[in-house]
Amino acid sequence: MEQITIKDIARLLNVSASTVSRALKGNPEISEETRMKVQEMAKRLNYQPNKAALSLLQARTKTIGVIVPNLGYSFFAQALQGIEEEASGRGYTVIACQSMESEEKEIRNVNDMKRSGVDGVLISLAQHSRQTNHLLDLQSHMPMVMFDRVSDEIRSSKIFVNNIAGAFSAVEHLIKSGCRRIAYIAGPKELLISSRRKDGYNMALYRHKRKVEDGLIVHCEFTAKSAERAAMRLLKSKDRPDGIFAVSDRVAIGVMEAARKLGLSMPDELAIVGFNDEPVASLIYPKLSSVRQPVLEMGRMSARLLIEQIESPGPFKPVIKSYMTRLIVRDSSRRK
Amino acid sequence: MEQITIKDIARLLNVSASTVSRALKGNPEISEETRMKVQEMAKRLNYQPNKAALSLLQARTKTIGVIVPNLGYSFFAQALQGIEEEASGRGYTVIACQSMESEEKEIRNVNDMKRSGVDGVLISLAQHSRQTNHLLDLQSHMPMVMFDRVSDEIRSSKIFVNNIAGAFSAVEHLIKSGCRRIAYIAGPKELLISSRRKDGYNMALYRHKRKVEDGLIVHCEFTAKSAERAAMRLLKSKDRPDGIFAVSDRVAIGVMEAARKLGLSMPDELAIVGFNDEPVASLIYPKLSSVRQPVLEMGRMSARLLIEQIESPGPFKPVIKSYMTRLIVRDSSRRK
DNA sequence: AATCTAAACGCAAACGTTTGCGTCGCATGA
DNA sequence: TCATGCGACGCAAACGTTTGCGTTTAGATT
Repeated sequence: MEQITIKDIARLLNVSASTVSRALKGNPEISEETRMKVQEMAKRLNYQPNKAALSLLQARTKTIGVIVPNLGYSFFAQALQGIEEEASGRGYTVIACQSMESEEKEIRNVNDMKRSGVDGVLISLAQHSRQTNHLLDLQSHMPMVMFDRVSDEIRSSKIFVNNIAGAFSAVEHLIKSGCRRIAYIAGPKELLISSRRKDGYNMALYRHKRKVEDGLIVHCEFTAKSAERAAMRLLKSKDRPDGIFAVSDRVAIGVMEAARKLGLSMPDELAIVGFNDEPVASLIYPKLSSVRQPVLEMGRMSARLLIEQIESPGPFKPVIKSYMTRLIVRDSSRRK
Repeated sequence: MEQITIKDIARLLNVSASTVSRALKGNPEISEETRMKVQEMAKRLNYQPNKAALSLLQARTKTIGVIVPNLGYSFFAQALQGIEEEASGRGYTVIACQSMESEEKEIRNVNDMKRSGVDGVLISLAQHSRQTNHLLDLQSHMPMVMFDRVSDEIRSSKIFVNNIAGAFSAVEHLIKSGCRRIAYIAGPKELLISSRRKDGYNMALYRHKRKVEDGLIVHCEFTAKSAERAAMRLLKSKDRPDGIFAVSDRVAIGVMEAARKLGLSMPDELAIVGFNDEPVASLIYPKLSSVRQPVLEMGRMSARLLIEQIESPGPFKPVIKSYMTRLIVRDSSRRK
C-alpha cells in the first residue's frame, strides 16, 4: 500500500536522493555504472514517481479537464476517447464532466475545474450559451480550447468540422434525390453550429437555384421530443416539405417520429438526413443518413492543441482547425 | 495565473503560515479576531488550497478513477453523472476512462489508474472478463468497488440491480401478453449479468409452467450486429419464438433489425423487451419496452461505498447492494 | 514580587522530488 | 610539486500545507 520513493532506492544503494533522481532522468553527470544500478533497482521495486511532489514543485498537475454537454451522445464519448488517447500519450490524465446541456451546470463545472487544479480545459458548450463570463474567467486562469460547440465571442483555439460544407453535402444529396421542398431543423438559435449549418443549407439551395423560404427553417432543442414538435408543425402545413436536413441525429430521430405519426413513408414521402453519424443512426428504422465527422481525430487534435498551449510559455496564437465531413447515405434518404 | 498561498495571506496580515492554516480550519487555539481577519482575507483573495501540497502531506489525492466499458452507452454516462455528483459532494474529483469492451484496454486502464495515484477505483467490466489478475493486483494497491458488470470471483463491494427479478418481470410480462415461445438473447457467456438474467428468465417460465428449452437461449456480443445474427438464427427456425427478452437495449435493437428483415410485425408476431431503458429505447420504432434501473442512484451509491472504504482505515467488509428494477412497457411488447 | 497558568501564536519538520551549487578525489598539465 | 580541471556525487533549498511542540504575553495566584 505504501509507495516506494526515491529515498528508498537511495538508501538501498548507498547514494543520495539527488543521484537517484538524476540517474533516472539519464543525467550525464552520473556514471554509467551508478545509472545502471539505480535503474535496475527502480524497476525491481516498481518505482512510480509521486505525482503530488512533482505538481508541487513544478506548479502544474499534468491533468486536463474536459466539459461536454452529455457523454450519452456517443459523439462526445468518442471525442473523449480521442482526447484521452492523446493526453495519456503525452503523460497527462483527463478528468471529465458533463454539463447536461445546462448552462448553470456548465458554470459549476467551470468552477470545479478552476478549483481542482487542472492545467487546462477542453470544452464543448451546452446548448444555450448566452453568457461568456465563465469562459472568459476560466481563460484568465488557464489555457482553454473549444471543440465542436464553439463560441464566436471567445478568442481561443477551436476545433470543429466544416459545418457549411457538411450541411451543403447533405442538402445537395437531398436535392439530387428528387426532393422539391427541403426544410432545415436547426438547434438552438444561439449555437454557432446551428447557423453555420444553415449557411451550408442556404448555399446548396442557392447553387441549385432553389428558392429559400424562411418558413422552412425552424429551431428546436437538442432532444427528440422538441424536434418532433418542430417537425410536426412543418409537416402539417399544407405545403409540407418532402426533405428534411436535421442539425443532429437526435433531432432527425424526432423528425422520424413525427413523420411516422403522420403516416408519411420514408424516404419516399419524406427524406431525412442527420448530422454526426452516431451509432444510433444505423440502429433505427429506417436507417438514418447522416454527415459523419472524424470525431476521434478531432478529440486527439483538441487535446494536442491544449497541451501545446499549456507547455508553451508566453503569449499564444489561437489555432482554428476545421475538418472535412463525409456523407453517409442510408435508407432514410435513399430513393430508388 | 499564479495562485495565492497561505504564505501570501500570512504576510499581508503579519501572522505566521501556521496561524493562517489553523484559522482557516477553525482551530480553537486561534483568537476570534485573528480568525475573522484571516477568513476575510482568504475570501477576498479567493484563496484555494493547493491540492498537490495536501496530497503530498496526507499521501492521498482525493481522486477516484472510474473504468466503464463505453460511455456512449448512456447507461454508463448516467452512472458517471451520479458518481461525479456524489464524489464532488465529498470533495473528490473523478477521472474516467473507457475500456471499449476490450479486456486488453481494460488492463491498460487499470495500470494507468495504479500509476496516476488515484485513491480508489470504480469499475464495470468489459464484456469478456476471463482474467481477474489485473483486478486482484489493483485491489492489492487500493480500494476497488465494482458496479453493474461485476465478477463473482472478486471479493469487493458490489452494486447492481436485482437482475433476476428484473428479467423475471420482463418475461412474465411477455407471457401475460400472450407469447407462447419466449427466447432469451444473452450477452457473453462469461458475464455474470447474462446468467443472472437467465435465472430470472427461467424462473418466470417455471412459475408459469412453461417448458424451458435450451435452444431458446442464445449468446451474442454487446453489439446490434452480433445480436441481429443471433436473432436471425432463432427466428428462422421452424419453431420460431414469438417473444424475445434481450439482455440489453442494444441487443434488443439488433433483434428488431432481424425481425424487420424477416418481415415479422412487432409486437404481434414478435414481442420484444430489452434491459436498461436507455434513452434510445423510446427513440426507435417501435418504441422498445425495457427494464429500467435506478442508474443515477446506483452511481451515487458506488461512489459513496468506494469513498467510505478509502476513508475508513483497517480491514473492510465488502458491501453488496442490489437495486430493484422497473419494467417500462412500450409498443414493442404492447399487444392490443 | 515571584511563580504559575492558559491563551495565542510562531518555529520547524515533514511529505517526495528537482536542481543549483559546493565538494571531493583523482588525473593532467606546467 | 603545485595548481588546474573535471568527473561524479552530495547538500540543501524550494514547492504549499499541516501539526507537534516551544515561546511569548498577560493575567491570576501565592
